[in-house]
This record gives sequence, structure tokens and C-alpha cells, in this order.
Amino acid sequence: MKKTVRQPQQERSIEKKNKIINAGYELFSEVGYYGTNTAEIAKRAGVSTGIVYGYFSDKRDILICVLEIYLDKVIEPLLKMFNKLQTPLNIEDVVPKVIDEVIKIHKRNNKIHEALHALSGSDEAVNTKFIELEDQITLKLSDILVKHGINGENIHEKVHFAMDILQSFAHEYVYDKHDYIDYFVMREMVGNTVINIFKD
Amino acid sequence: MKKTVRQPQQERSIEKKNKIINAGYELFSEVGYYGTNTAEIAKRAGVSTGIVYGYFSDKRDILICVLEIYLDKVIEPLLKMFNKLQTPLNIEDVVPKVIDEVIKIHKRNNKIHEALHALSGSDEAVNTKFIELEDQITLKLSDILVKHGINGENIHEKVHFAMDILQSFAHEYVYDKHDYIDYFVMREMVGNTVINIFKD
Amino acid sequence: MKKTVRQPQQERSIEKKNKIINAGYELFSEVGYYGTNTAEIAKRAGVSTGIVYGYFSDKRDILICVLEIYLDKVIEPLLKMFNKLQTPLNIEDVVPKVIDEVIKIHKRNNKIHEALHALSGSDEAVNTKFIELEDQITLKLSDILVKHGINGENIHEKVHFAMDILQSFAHEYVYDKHDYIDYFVMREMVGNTVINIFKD
Amino acid sequence: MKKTVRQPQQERSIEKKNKIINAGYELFSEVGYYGTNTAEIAKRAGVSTGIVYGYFSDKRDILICVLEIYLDKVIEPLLKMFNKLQTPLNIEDVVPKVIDEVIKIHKRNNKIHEALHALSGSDEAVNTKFIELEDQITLKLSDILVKHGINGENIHEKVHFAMDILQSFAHEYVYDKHDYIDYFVMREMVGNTVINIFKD
DNA sequence: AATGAATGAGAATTCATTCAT
DNA sequence: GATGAATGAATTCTCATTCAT
Repeated sequence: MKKTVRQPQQERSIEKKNKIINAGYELFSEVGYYGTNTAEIAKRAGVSTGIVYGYFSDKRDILICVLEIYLDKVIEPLLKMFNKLQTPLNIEDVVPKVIDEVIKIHKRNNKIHEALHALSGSDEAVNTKFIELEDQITLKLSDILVKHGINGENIHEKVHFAMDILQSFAHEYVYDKHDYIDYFVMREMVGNTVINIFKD
Repeated sequence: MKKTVRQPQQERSIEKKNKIINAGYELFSEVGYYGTNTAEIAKRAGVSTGIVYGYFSDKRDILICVLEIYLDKVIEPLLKMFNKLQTPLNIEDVVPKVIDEVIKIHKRNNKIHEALHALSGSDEAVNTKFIELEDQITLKLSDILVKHGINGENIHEKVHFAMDILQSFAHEYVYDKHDYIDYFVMREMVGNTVINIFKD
Repeated sequence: MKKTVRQPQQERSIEKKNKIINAGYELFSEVGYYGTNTAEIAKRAGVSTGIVYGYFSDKRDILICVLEIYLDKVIEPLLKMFNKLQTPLNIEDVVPKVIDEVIKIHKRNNKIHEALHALSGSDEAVNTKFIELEDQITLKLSDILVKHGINGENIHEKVHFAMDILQSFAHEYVYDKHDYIDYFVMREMVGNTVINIFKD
Repeated sequence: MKKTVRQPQQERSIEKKNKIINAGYELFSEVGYYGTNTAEIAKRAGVSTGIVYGYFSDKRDILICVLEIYLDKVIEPLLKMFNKLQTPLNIEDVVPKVIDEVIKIHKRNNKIHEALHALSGSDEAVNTKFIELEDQITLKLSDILVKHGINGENIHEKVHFAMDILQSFAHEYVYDKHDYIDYFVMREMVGNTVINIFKD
């Protein structure tokens, strides 16, 4: 009665599972979770519809896996950037680079971010994963910043708040295009604000 | 061929249309757009399924209308608060009040906000409406602030940015509950940041 | 419990009933019986949907009435033409005129003919009316022809058969447009055939 | 977005598709196109409603396929009959046989013929298919007749006209039952008329 | 008589999931 | 492990007909 989901050990199987996840990633990005059906995922992955249920317990399970690779695509470039920084770091120099990086990440992943974030409201597991993502980023960045000599007082709150601001701005920047907003001006504001957070 | 949607003139009809919108509002809030079906909306509104299509062209059309009342629920308490303020306004006093208000709004509307925002990624009309609403809020608030003696330079960018920050924080505050975040500390940061935006 | 259908006596009412029938006639012609809904008929007739059921027991009842005015539109011009004929009539002269007339009738009424004929397969009353129409035409024309000196032997069969041929041809002529058919040649064949039927 | 209709290759699948077409054929015959719903077709075919949409894009698509097998049921017995004939064929002997055959075909297929013809008025694709089928019959029969030594002048027009006449008569014969018509007499007329068409 | 809003059964269609091969 | 045909519950939407006003 219990549903057993294959834990693929062989390379062939892992490869196939990844193909499905990637197909899901693409399709969820393109037309959202509800706009995608499992048959299409299978087709795009080049496998049969039946085998999808050999690797995943249900459609939502694919989503969870997609979410995981999405998280990597977000976290990795950020960490890589921070790891390249030299001590002592000059916050005025770093912030613009971070802004550029966050925008870049947002551009690459905006659609899937929307699709996944949309689900976080109605799906506990998805929501949890998102929170975990934020946790990871916040904690790792806090660590790195403190190691580079940034004042550690309330560092988690500072980092988290800064990340919120940057993400929010990246979203504005990539999507909305309100006519009456000068995004160059706004970018300066964002930059100065973040710098101030870490300044004193 | 042509779809005719009743444009209700009489009070009775307007009332009924509103009942449907409210039922939609509630259900979309509770279980999201895709978790709701038109039969349920009708049932909750106390009407037949058929008449739903007398007032709305389709399910999405209900969403669009829900989006509109959502705006009111968001914008009205904010405007009311601002209208009570005395000129010249002391930004240090106002910001904490605004934070409280935004948190309150977020608490009341968090689910529906998610649901609507979710759709804006995959539905052009919903997205357009969303942007329209953001525009309205930004422009109205900008207007009020300038009238109260706030420096009008880059006011749209300032207001929009401040709204992003506040919304982002309210979201954090209401939802996420990261263990390592002291929300009282974060709240102070947010307040000071917003105050700084409008200070000089 | 019984459904009473108003038998309109006053002119205003009769006019209104006719408006509905005409609206039905038009719409059935344009989009067929199943492509038309009663709300549209009412709208086109300039009356409310409710009152339609004051004059007609149901949608099919409108169809029956439409069928009746259709029959008149078919029978009248044919009889008018035959009544103008002079004794002794020259069959070679008459037949081309009849062909022209039948084609004209077909052109004016082809759509509604299709729509009505379509129903005759599944609706006994409609079928009966159609048979009645054929009866009327056959008997009246037979009468006229005999009075004009045409040999009365098997006259009903001759007339009916001739009408079948003419109708069939008119249908071909108005509709089908098979590329490989020279309709001028076919028309000659039809004419000669009909003439032969009445010749000996 | 895209609708993919299975193109069944395996015998099992083809068989199932045929079952659905046959169920459609039966039901359209019995109660017409609008009197039939897809659930009933599925039930009659002994399959689920879902799989119907695996083989057909929609209900109309079933109709189109039914139209095709209808053609076969009409054309095959006719062709078989003609193929048995000896050259040079004696038209006086052939025509009565053809009349019998056409009546037989009509008896077997009258309802479906009605149903299909009905739709051809309001559905372009059905209409096109219908014309295509008539073309096939005309061209094949013309070919056969010429090969059997019949004068090829205006052969398409002759065949088409003869088919119209025969069909029209078969329809009369099978359905209408006008009291005042002696169908034996009429049958003689039809026979002679058709013979005359091909005589000189 | 007249209105047109309201009803609700019924229709077509979709799609996550299962299952025979 | 793999296939893809098959399932059938669920969903959106329509429309002939009724009914409160």
C-alpha cells in the first residue's frame, strides 16, 4: 500500500531523475506549476509518464526537487562572490557588486522564483525550504562579513534586512517598470541604504 | 459567440456581485486561486453557479475584481492614517505608526496577497492590474507626503522604495520567524532606514 | 401544472410574437438551431427572455413557428409563378423559368432550410411539417398542370419526382461547387430531364 | 497549450479508436450529434471518457471520423456491385440493380446521413469533408463507367446528377410515405430517367 | 403582461495517477 | 525498470427554463 519511491543508485537512474527535475524546472519557469502537467514534464525529459512516478511520489515532489536546485542556483554565485573578497573589505566597494550580482541572479531565475514563491503560501514544505534558503544565506554571509572585519553587532538582522532590500529592489528592477520610477536614482538609494546599515 | 457580462445597476445586483467577490476573496485567501472552484465561490456567496457567470466572464475575472477590493483594503487604512496627520509632520513620529499599520494590513491580507501575487507571474492581466495598484499607492502617498512638507525630490522613488522595505519587513514579521532574528532589533533598523530616506 | 401558452389576440401581442419568430428565423438561419440560445432570440426580437415563454412553450415551439413561415416563403412564389402561366402551356418554356425560380428560392432560404431539415431527422413534428409542405406543393402543382392541359397520368409521381430533381439541383447549384462539375451543362441535363418527364 | 492527439499505431489502439468511432456512429445515428454526449460515446465504446480525448481532439473530431466510415459504408457496396459487372454493360440491366443497392444503403444509413448532413450546414470542416466524399464517389463511379464503355462526354455531370436523383428517390422511398404517391410507378420513372441520362 | 436575474442540471474537457504489458 | 494507454473524478462554463417583482 505504501508508495515507494525509487532511490536511484545507478548513474543511469540519477541521470534520468535529473532530466525530469530539469524539465520541471524549465516548465515551471515557463508556465508555472499549475500550467504544467506531468505528461509534458515527462515528454520534455524524454521519459515516459509512468516512470515519473517511479522517481517521484507525485507532482509536488518534483516541485520540491526543483526548488532545491533553484536554491543552489541562487546561493552558489553569491557565496562565490563573497569568497573572492579581500580583507579588510570596503563596504562602499562591495555593495554595488552585490547589487549587480543579485540583479543577475534575479534575471536568470525570476520566473521560477515567482512560480515557487507562489506555492509557498499554500504548501508548507515549499515554505519551509524557502525559509531554509534565507537562513543559509543569512548565516553564511554574516559569517563571511564578520570574518572580513565588519562589526558583528546584530549582524543577522543587518544581513537579513539588507538581503530583503536587495531582493526587493532586484525584483522591481527586473520586472515592474513603473514609468514614474527612475531606476538609476532608486539604485543609488538602495546602495546608500545598504551601506549605511553596515557603516556604524 | 459574444460573452455578455451583466453590468449591475440596481442595488440588489451590486450587492450580489459583491457577495461573489467577497466569497472569492475569502476562498482565494484560504486555499489559493487553484484550490478554489467556482462552485464553491457560488456556494459561499449563497448564489447559483450560473449567476456567477452572469456577473463575471470567468473565474479569472473574479480574481481581477478581488484584486481591486484587495487594493482598497490595503490603501484605505494607510490613507486614513495619513489624513489624520498634522502639518508639518515629524517623520520620526510617523514612521513607527506606518510600520504598525503595514504589519496590521499584512496580517489581515497575507494569504490573499500571496494568492494574487502568485498569479501575477503567469497572468498578464493580473500583473497589469497589480502594477496599476502599486502605482496608485505610490502616487497617492507621494502626493500626501509632499503636501505635508516633505522634500519632493525623487519622491516617487523614495516612497516606492520605502513601501518595498516596509512590505518586505511586514512579510518577515508576519511569516517567516527565523529563530536567529530579533524582530524588535530589526524593526528598529527598518524604522531608522525609512526615516533616513525621507530625512534630508 | 399545465403550461398555458398565450394565444395572442391583440395586435400588439401578435406583433411581438412575430418579432420573436422573425428573430428565431434569422438566428436559426445564421447559426443553426443549436447555435442559437433563447436569450439571443429575445434580444434580437427586442423583448425580455421571460416573455418568450409567454408566447411559446419552449425553444422547439419557436422552431415550429419559424418552419411555418419558411414554408410560406417557399410555396408562395412558386404558386404565384404557376398562376401566371397561360394555357396551353409549352413545357419547354416553363421548365427554365421554374428552374430559375427554385434556385432563387433556394438562394434566399438555403441556410434556414439546412437548419430546419437538420432537425427533421430527430423531431417528428418538424418532419411532419416538411412532408406536409411537399404534399401541398405536389398537389397544387399537379392541379394547375392538369388544368393547363398536361397529361394527368401519374401526375403526382411526375410532379413529385420533378420537384425532387429541381430541389436537388438547386442545392448543388447554390452550395457545393464541385470543381469538376460544369453547372451550365448540368443545368441543361436537368432541364431536359424534367421536360422529358412531362413530355409523353 | 498544444493538444496532442494520439496517432495509434498498435493494433490494440486502432481497435479502440474504431470502437469509439463506431459508438459515435451508432449514437449519432440514433439520437443525432447534439443528442449524444461524449460520456455516452465512451460508455458505449466501453472506454473511459478520458481516453476519448486521447484519440480525438474533441467531439467534432469524432464526427469527422464517423463521416469517414460513413463514406465507406456508402461507397463500398456500390463499388463492389460495379466491379462485378461485365463489359460492355447494358445500362438497362444495371440501373435497377443500382436503385436496389442505393435504397439498401439508405435504409442502413438514413439516420447518420441526416445527422451528418445537418452538421455540414454549420460546420465548415464537416461540410468540406462531405464535399470531398461526394467528389470521391463521383470520380470513382465515372471512372468505372467509362471503363465499361459508357460514353465519357460530360460523365462527371451525368454521374453526379444520376446520384442526386437516386439519392433523392431513395430518401423518398425510405422515409416520406406520401399517401398519394405510388412508389412503384415512381421507381419506374426514376429508372427510365437515369437510363436516359447515360443512353445517348 | 413584462422583465431580466436566477437557477441548476448537464456538457465538454483536463490531468494526476495507475496499471497491464 | 520502463512504457504509454487508460482511468475517472473534478472543473469550468452554458443555457433552457422559472420566478420574484
